[in-house]
Amino acid sequence: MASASRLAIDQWSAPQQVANGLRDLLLTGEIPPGVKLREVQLSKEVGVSRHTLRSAFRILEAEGLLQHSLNRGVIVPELSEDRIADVFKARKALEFTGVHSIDLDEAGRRVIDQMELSIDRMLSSRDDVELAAADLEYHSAVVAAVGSHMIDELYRNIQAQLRLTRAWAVRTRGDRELMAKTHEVVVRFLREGRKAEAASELMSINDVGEKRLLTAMSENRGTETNRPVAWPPDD
Amino acid sequence: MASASRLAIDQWSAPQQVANGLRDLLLTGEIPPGVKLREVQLSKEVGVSRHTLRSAFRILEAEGLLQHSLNRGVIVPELSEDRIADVFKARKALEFTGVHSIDLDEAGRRVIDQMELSIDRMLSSRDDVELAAADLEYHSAVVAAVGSHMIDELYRNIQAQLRLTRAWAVRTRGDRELMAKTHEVVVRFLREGRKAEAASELMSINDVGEKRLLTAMSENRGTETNRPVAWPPDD
DNA sequence: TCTGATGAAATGTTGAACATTTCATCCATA
DNA sequence: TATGGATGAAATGTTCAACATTTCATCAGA
Repeated sequence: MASASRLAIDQWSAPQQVANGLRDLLLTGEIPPGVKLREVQLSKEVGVSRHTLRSAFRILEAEGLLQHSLNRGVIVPELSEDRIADVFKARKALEFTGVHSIDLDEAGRRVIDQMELSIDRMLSSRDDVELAAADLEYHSAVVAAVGSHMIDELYRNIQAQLRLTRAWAVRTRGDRELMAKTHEVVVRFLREGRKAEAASELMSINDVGEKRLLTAMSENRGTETNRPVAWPPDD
Repeated sequence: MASASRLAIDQWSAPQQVANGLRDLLLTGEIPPGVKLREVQLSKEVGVSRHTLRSAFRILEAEGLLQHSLNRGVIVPELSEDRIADVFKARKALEFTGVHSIDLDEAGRRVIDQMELSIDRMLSSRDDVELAAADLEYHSAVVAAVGSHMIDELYRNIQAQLRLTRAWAVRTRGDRELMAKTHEVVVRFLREGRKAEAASELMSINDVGEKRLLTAMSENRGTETNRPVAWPPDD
């Protein structure tokens, strides 16, 4: 966006680049949960050495996007219900504290305006992907109100981990309007400075999301192979 | 504590072990901020290959205990005021949400009891190290009330990063009683279910801590060399 | 059916080599 | 004196090849 930021040259190491590429495949579901990533095979595929690939694994592991066991390699984690509960607790915790740090000063109003803008995007979204993006934008704005990079980073990781779930994409299918409406309620409360009510509303949005995700997952349960599968496939 | 947990054998990879060792040196201040860690020299010292050491670096980097620049190696980060502000914002955010998730049910009472117990430890502490440990225990208990591993982990990293500061140890010198008193106020509010007041009190404890840390740092400012120093020293 | 031996395959770790980058030093120039 | 490149040593980034150790599937035998 800003053309002057061309000065900020940041180079990417090979492991970083590989991690970026893999992250993409993971978040789009191209490499689904349960898959085992083999070093020799994959490193040949990607065109880097085994070390570089292992380095990339470490990066994604730190983000919670890969699961590593000693001598057993890495797999794409299949989120258990316990883990999902944990993730949502963390998500709610961050959003809770985010909402409560939105005051009615200038900074706070900027946050609220951004939330409103995200709601508009929800309504004008043309597919589930856009809808999910607007949703993410909204919730991220809330958390960003805390004003801490560390918090922002954790929240990004949380969101990324949720996207690993195959059911995540389907979660919000077909209720653009309802979604916008519930999210709008939070904004209205915030504009009146009623943080507690805003928070409570936001928490219930989360609870609904969690329940939907869990049911969506249990519906897909039959489709999934439970044993780790090799990647890349043999063709 | 539980003797049955001997079954849970977890093995440590070489990089993990090295990271553990280095973490210790970092948190005790034996390797102070500003120091540059050289791969060849240090790997020989530790007795592992360069690869393994680099792997260990990555682990500590993810914890915020080392700072890595491409082609420039790793250094022990010297926390800037901005960074300290960020860390404290994160810390406050987590403690805020922690306090608000302490209900007056059984789980909540357990948390409060733990906090009280930590206060006792503050009072009976014989040196600054014990005092700091009790303080950490208290605040950790608050955050643990959220019930999320991810949150707990972030909080651990936050605390670790603060300990990197040389001034951190000196921060609380000589006011055991005052410290216990202010922390006790939070507990009393919590026992009455007055979360908002408890939170506000806890936030101000944090603000005081931050201010003290900043002043302690600026007092030490003259002592420090600003340029990165090699590690290990030449002897 | 269960158990344990067996061996292939995968991961963990090392060492050496080479490419690239950084950094301090020195020198020429204004 | 200060500035601005060249220069080269040292450090990091990456690869390759090898070997140790562990896992895992298979299978023979009780």
